[in-house]
Amino acid sequence: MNEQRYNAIIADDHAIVRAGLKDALEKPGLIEPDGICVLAEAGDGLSAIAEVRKHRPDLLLLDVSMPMAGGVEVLVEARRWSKETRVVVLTGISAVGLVSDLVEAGVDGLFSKASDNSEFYRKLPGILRGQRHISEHFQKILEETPRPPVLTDRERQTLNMILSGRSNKEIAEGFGISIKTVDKHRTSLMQKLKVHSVPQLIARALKEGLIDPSKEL
Amino acid sequence: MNEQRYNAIIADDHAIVRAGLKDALEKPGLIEPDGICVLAEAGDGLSAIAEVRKHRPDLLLLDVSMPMAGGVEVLVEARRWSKETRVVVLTGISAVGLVSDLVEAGVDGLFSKASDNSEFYRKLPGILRGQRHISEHFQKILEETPRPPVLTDRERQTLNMILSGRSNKEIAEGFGISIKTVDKHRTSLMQKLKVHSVPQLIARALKEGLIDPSKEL
DNA sequence: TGCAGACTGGGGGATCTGCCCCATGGTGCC
DNA sequence: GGCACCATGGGGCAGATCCCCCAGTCTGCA
Repeated sequence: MNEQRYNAIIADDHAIVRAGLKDALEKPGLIEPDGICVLAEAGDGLSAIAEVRKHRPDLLLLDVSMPMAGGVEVLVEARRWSKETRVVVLTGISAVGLVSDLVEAGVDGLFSKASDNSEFYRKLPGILRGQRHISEHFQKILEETPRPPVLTDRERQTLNMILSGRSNKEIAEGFGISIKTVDKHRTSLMQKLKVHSVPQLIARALKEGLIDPSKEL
Repeated sequence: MNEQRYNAIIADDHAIVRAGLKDALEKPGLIEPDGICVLAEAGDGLSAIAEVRKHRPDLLLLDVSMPMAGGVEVLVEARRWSKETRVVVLTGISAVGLVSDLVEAGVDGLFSKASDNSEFYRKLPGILRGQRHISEHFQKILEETPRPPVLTDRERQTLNMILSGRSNKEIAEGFGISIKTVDKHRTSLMQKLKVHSVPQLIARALKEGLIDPSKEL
């Protein structure tokens, strides 16, 4: 079983988090008897993908909110280039949409940044050997929270335009379609999300994590 | 100079960040020759204040986005109970409003979570001995970014209502004033923020950090 | 082959917004 | 006292919204 040390890549936009994770992974006896070798670190989604392509590591430790590319995108891209890499996501966000997206995309491990680290330390060895573990915190969310409505492509695009402050007319010009069509998409959105105005739509979208709030900040 | 080891309290809502910071502070030679003694950790603003009252540490290492109470509130409360405690804030948010609030509240150190840790490690000893250091990244923001306009009380209240999805009519009913007055406040807000619609207003407010996005999530 | 669903587009109308006009009080400041 | 500023409230109006109605095309699926 111990024919070699496992190796890993850490991706998080905060240097302090990377340092903490690196320490924990490398420390002999904490997770693995000999520690886990950290091959590289990445501060944004694109370089995370690049590092995975280069090193094809046993493990990719991933944050969801990163510049350039976020959780799910990085996950599927990493899988494309390195099928054997186990992908474990650490996140501070508990929005249902994000969590279910990650689980459906086939993430191997999902842990909350807020909760205690011990669960993460305990489960990681099993994940490296092929098991899968979704933190109880997220399992509860997936069970309890009603699945948010499925948005079509155009609806999602429209929603993002609305969230960045565009009016119907501007969106119509941007997409090269009629105002009435944009109006239709917006109306469908509001029906699905059970709101009755743009301000409510925005408030709801932010709370549900239907869009990526990181890129705004 | 080395009559005793410095001690500190760490406040951050993410256990991994706390672990990383604890490691760095305690490691002899990295920041202090003998390391810094971590007296306690806190996962939210209220317990952070409680721990400061109990231990009156030399240093409070603080995150801005925490449950129960955020950066500036914790800072001023900590000062009230322990005037000698040096308060150093680590943040991932670069919104001008937040940064200038912290600086004006008299924070002793301000560093970005995203940037390299070495600056933090290098400057902390000086801060413990009475110096003050605002990361260049934030200094640049303070200089370059025009100070966001000063909002009146009613304007700020109105803004928060708008951001939580209320219409003019709902806000008027909530405040017990006329729709026209709400309209007036909203119009003033939009003039000050140089936008021309509620969606733009929300997008701008989120980007500028004029309001607290943490309580939404 | 049909059929559901997404995307497209238009008509119409009640309502709300965005922004101009106006006026009345209160407060703080020189 | 005058002046600036805030908060209050009203009239009015062009334009945008919210939400009905309608219909065509195209794609994927049973």
